[in-house]
Amino acid sequence: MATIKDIARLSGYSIGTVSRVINHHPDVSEKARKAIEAVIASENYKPNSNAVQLKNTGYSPVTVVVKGSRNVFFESILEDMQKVFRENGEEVSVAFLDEDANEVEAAIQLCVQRRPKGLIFLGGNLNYFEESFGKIEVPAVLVTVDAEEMPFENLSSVTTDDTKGARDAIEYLVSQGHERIGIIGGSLDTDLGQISDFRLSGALEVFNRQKMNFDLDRDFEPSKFSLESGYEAARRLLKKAPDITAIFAIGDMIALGAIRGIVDSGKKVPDDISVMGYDGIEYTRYAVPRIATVRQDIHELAVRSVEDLLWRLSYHRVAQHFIIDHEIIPGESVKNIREEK
Amino acid sequence: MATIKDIARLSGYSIGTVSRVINHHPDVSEKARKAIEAVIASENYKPNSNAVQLKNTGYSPVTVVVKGSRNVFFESILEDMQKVFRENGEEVSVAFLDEDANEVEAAIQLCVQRRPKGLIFLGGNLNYFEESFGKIEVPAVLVTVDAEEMPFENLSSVTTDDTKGARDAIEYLVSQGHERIGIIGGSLDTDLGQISDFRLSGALEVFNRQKMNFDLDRDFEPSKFSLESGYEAARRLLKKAPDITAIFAIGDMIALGAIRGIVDSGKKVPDDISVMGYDGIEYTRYAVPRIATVRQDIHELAVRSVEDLLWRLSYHRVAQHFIIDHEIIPGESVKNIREEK
DNA sequence: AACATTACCGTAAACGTTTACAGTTACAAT
DNA sequence: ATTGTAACTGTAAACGTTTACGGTAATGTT
Repeated sequence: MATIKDIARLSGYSIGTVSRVINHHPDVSEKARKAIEAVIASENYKPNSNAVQLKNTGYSPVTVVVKGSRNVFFESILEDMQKVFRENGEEVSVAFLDEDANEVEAAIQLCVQRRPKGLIFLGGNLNYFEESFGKIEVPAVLVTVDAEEMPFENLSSVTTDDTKGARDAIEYLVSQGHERIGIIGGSLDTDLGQISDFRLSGALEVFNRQKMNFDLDRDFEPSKFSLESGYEAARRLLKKAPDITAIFAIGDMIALGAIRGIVDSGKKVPDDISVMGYDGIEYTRYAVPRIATVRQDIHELAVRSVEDLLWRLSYHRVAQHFIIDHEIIPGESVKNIREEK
Repeated sequence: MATIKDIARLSGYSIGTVSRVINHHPDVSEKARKAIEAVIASENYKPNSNAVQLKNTGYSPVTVVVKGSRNVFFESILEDMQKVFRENGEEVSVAFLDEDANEVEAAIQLCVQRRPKGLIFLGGNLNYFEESFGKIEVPAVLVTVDAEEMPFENLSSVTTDDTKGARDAIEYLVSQGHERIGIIGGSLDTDLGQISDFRLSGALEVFNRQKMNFDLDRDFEPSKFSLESGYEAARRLLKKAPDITAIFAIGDMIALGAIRGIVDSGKKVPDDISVMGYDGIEYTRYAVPRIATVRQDIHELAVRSVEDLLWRLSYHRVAQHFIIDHEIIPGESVKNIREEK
């Protein structure tokens, strides 16, 4: 593997000049640049990034911290992010965490060890951020949870308005004539801090506002963002609240699991029970029945967050908070039962 | 951020001794070890991995090259792999590639730039390996495609027997009374080199052996490993070959897309058309109908490949080729039509 | 002709590690 | 007391870069 020394030797210039060519510094003659570039090309030379990072800043590439098993949702985000990083000549590394890990503590560990120059959190719990994000010094972006209220100068966020999205979802179900609606997802034993909490609270808002018949103990089942969890929750929910006509699952994976749970309970979707999801993963458009959902612009989520981070890295811009639009996608999984009555 | 120098200063020992403690070298007194470990703990010190890698070998962590958008299948593999790496104190980075990228050329680029100490290919095309893998010097593992026939000393492979899996799948369909079977997936214009080719050829074997009525032009549709592609292919296939009673989709994502395509063509699964998938992704167990598939032990695939690489890295073991078992999983998506006749 | 300026280039230190080597002790054996 | 040995520890070079600094040659200015 060629090093900068080889390039220097082969081109007849010093490593200093070679380095200047690589980094597009001005003080290089046209002649030298041409010659050195030729050697670089012919040797297929690329700077060793360990050395570059060690020298430059002591910092490694940006790390994306992926939390939770909402992977089917995140997987395409990751690809999009990679693409943007690559376009800007940046590398990325990825760290996967359990859904119930403390992502901030994990990131702190990661920082002392690898000194990433930036962090992107894919999913996260605001409570953990509140507790310990102060220890993190590098620029970071929290994706999918709004950090506007957090007092951190180095933390941007890119999210959709989950509370509103959930409100919209419930309102959509109501507009289709549903009055007894069950909810699957999230849990009640944490403070408001994660995506699931916001969605849940958005839904509850509508119930309260419209004075609808909704009892948390009866009409709600906690669930993780997984098929299995959605399946189990749906079965339990149907036992507890047999009169509901619709279920709002706060994630598409939950919705998919729930549909199977409903079927296994001997009911039909959407004839007996309508199901509404959240996230807008690709499969909702191919499922039988197609699943009504709250679609987030995943691509936009990815691009915004990476671009924000890169800008802040390069130009020391200040952290910002973006809200990406969402959109209610009707689907066969929700039946309009208004006219029936 | 503390460096080894700080630890040396704070503990009163030299950086040499500190380094020896970190790396568990023998020549250190119990007293020094205790003292230094105490300082390391109190400072929350971790060696800067750029420096370590630069010094040690010039090599960065193992990189996983993920090819193609069979992500729903790969996503859980990635997590499992990360886990094993982490258990062994190793880092990983991930590179995502398009389904039609040349993963070997991409890896070569990656090698000159980042000098990973090892590579794991998640998916790949043997033809590319044949052409250019010779240029890669680090130990590598090819996951999901058998590289037994390749003449490379530094390339292990961990796969299931895709040809046999496809044979088993077709035989299963036949055992359920299907005689006119269509196939979706892969393409015919490449040499035998990728997973899809092997599955396709396995299926064709059975047709030939059993002298079944199968015409490539009529009963086969190429497809990528994606929902959309599977959807389109199914629609085209049903037009061309309206008399088939079953479809073998060479990937579960394709199968899921195909089912929607079948439904949109006005037919029912499995009453009119049975569908069999391949891969065994989690969702096949929750879909309505549950999808019959060829299940691969994804966890085993992940663990084997990482462990093989780590062993070879540590003990200079020779490359090996593992075949992981597969298993036919019956499902509601395949109807037994034998008794009908 | 003398000097200043410009344009370019090389040198060497530094980033945070690891490790071969050399050095220092302490202690046992003579 | 001297020497040998074992057990430990410090020193310094090296990994592949970047960059401040200083140097040189060419050109411009007086």
